[in-house]
Amino acid sequence: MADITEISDTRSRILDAAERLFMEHGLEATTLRMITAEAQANIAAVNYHFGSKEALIEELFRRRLTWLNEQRLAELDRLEKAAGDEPVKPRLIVEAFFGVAIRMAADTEGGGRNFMRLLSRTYTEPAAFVKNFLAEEYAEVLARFKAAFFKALPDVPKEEFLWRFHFMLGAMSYAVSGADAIKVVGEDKLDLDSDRETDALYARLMSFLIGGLRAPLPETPAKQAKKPQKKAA
Amino acid sequence: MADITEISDTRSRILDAAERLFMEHGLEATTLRMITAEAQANIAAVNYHFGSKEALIEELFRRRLTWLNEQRLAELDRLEKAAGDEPVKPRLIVEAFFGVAIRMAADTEGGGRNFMRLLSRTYTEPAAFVKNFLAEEYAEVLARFKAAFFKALPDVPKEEFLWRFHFMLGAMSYAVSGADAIKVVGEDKLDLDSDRETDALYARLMSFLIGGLRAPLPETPAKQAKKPQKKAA
DNA sequence: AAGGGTTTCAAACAACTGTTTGAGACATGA
DNA sequence: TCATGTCTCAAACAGTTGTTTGAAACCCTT
Repeated sequence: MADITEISDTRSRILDAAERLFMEHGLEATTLRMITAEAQANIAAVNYHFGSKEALIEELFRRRLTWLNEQRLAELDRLEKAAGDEPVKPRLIVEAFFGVAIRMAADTEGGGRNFMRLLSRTYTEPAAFVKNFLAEEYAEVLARFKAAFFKALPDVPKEEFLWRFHFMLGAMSYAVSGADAIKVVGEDKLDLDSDRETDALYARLMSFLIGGLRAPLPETPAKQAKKPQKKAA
Repeated sequence: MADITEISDTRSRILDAAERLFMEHGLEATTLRMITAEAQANIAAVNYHFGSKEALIEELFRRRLTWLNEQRLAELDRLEKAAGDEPVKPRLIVEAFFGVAIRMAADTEGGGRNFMRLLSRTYTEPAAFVKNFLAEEYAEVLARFKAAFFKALPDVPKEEFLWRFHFMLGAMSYAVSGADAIKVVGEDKLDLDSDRETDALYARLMSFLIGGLRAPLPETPAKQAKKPQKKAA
């Protein structure tokens, strides 16, 4: 009768509604009553289908995150196979990791955009169970990409690269939070929804990330004891 | 008797406790009872001294943010005076804006570090009153720095720069959230508390930011891929 | 038609939220 | 000493939170 994908209509309506509301109000500020109201379901449905609010959150992240990271790994596989024994070019690794995310953030109808913005904010979420869940969910893909980067950038100290990777994640996080947050910087709301703007954002972020990744290494700061002062007045 | 600065002991104890707890658990998840318990004050003290939880939050951000932005403006004044009619070099503007923040984040004893990490997370906070408050609080300093950047980077389209500024904020945000978040990327917890590590972080972030800011402009994506129209670099 | 497993529902649960109250403690100046 | 304004306190407030309950409705196979 029903599609196999459509296990439970209520279940996915709850997930969709929760995704939208979590991104709009945050995890804590979104109540189960708000979610079930928007999903046109009973309050008890959440605990029936998922067990608890925490479990709902984890399931919500899982269904998108596994797909996202599978895409990333597949892309990396492709690149490594094509490169043979040679290291993959850093730019291509960056595009594999961040490009998939940006492309997902471009999907406005399917909710991918909502999710990416939610995920970006959640990265710095203080709740312990979220932290642990994300760390576990990311473990494999991060290990693979780190290894690829190490191989591609033998001249960059590993610790230095880890920080730069961290910075890149921050830049991407703000990139996908996009139009809402940028009004703090620019007065005009930018239209992220159109395809053209998405392509522009992709190009902009990539330029910025590669520029940062390939920037000259800082002077080794272990030597100097005092804070770096202005060089010229 | 008491210092003039020490208007009310309870008042500042509450602010300090709130700052620490907000950063540890987030704005929503931190309750007034948690705050007053840590501050060894009565629950009613918050509403007596501040009026409401929202007012407490605003006051908490105000007391540090005004100082932070005053420092930034003073630094920019100094740079512009020294440069005369010439535009200030981009690197110096970046250091003025982000350097102050990183230095504040290095202050572990005075709570500056806690605050900067809290501020970084709050940037993408969905709560409307926080958004409006931050936008207002940042308006002047952002206008001044944007103008300085525009003058210093006449060849970079304004919209392009605004995005790069946005990306830079994201990188800094993740930089100061630091050791807790980086464990997602690197397995080793980095020691951000020592002076040496702070200097290293400063140098690392600056290299990355300048690298991203001065990266080659992306090929103009406004036109479709049909015509790879060359930009006037 | 009957049965059994799955899903929905209104209602209630205890615990917790920010806020208010009114009485009391405290300090200061006349 | 008394009066006055500032501050603290235990207690209660009304409202909301996530979760549970037990009965009803539904669906599908027998």
